[in-house]
Amino acid sequence: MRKPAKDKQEAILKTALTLFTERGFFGTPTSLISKEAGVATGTLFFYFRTKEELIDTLYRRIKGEAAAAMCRGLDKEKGVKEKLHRIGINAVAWATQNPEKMKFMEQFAHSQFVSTTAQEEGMSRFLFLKDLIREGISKGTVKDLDPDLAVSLMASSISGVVARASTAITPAEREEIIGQGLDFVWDGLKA
Amino acid sequence: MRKPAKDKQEAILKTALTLFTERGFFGTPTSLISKEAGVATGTLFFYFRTKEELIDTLYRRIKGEAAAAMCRGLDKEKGVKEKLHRIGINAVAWATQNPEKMKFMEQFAHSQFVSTTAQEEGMSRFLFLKDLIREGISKGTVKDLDPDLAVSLMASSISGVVARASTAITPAEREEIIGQGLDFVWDGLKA
DNA sequence: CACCATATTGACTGACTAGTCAATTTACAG
DNA sequence: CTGTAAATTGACTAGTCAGTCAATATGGTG
Repeated sequence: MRKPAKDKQEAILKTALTLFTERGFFGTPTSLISKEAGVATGTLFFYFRTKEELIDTLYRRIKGEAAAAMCRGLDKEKGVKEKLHRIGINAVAWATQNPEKMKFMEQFAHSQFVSTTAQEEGMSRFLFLKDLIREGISKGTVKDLDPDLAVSLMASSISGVVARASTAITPAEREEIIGQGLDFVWDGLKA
Repeated sequence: MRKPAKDKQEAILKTALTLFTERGFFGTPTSLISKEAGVATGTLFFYFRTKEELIDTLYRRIKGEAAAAMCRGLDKEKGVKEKLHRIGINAVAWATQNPEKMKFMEQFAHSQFVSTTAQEEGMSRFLFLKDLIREGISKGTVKDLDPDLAVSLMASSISGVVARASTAITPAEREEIIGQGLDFVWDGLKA
């Protein structure tokens, strides 16, 4: 008989991600989560004291994953332009490879269900982006605009690119869309 | 002595907008809507057969309002650049003057609660934007990119600008942010 | 093997909710 | 007035849900 403890916790998180993105927070009963995850109702509340603690945990995890994915190979790049481009590539790649997690983040980023502390923690993971923008401005490669605005614009633009790319039919078309989208962002930012 | 008919329907819609943005769809009981609107539970279901029909009606209305606001004074502008700029100004102005409605649209644009027919109807109101982008491309003032992508990028960028502008302290700072945001969009789109 | 903390179960509870409906009120036309 | 159709009411129903808890199972340790 097997029981490497945390198995069920993982099953709950995985199932909750799917159901929350499909049906929303209030639209997903905890009873359905536990049923689909193959555990008893009590087990869910053994690992997560409340339903909110469950979505908070999910949010923190996914936000962390996304931030890590965006930084991949970043130290290989030299200039600010190249780094921003790499971040864009990484972000779009992560989003297209993890559509469920992307949808989850968009759906719950500004929602009431996620605690403010979890939201602030999530934001803080992307501070490196603001620093990079500042570096670009001081070096004269990036337009002199408000760094917070630049971060906000990058995030929303990437979301826009992904939205359009997800309706692309062929992989070639998708690549084309992504390329055009990243060009838009850079042309909007460059000095 | 009672009031003329449709008064209560308006009160219900207005209250529902506030509560839905504050608490979400499933987080807002119909009983609370009717209570806050000062009507009986039955009255709500007299005007809207279901809770979904209520949010659908709200969605259609607000989307229509937003589209109309964006077109204001559009025929006064000559070139594609000027028209796009005017649309940007209008969009940001409407969003900052109607924060509740803006939040509602962002929150429910891709949500399960709004019927797909209402969502499609909402999208169709913005087709003029795609035509304008096409015109710009054919005239050589706009970069040759996918028109759907351009629309998606404009919409998401404006959402990003509004998000950042809403945290501005002084009106002057807000104006500055908006100006920079619209420059970003145009520089990203121009040929 | 015996012990015990940890993990797991599912029936149960108290609170809440969307929507109904029979009764009542209002507005207004004739 | 009177008749009537639309508007309004709120108690009520049938169902749902988050979270509890006492009982049970598991797995590692000495």
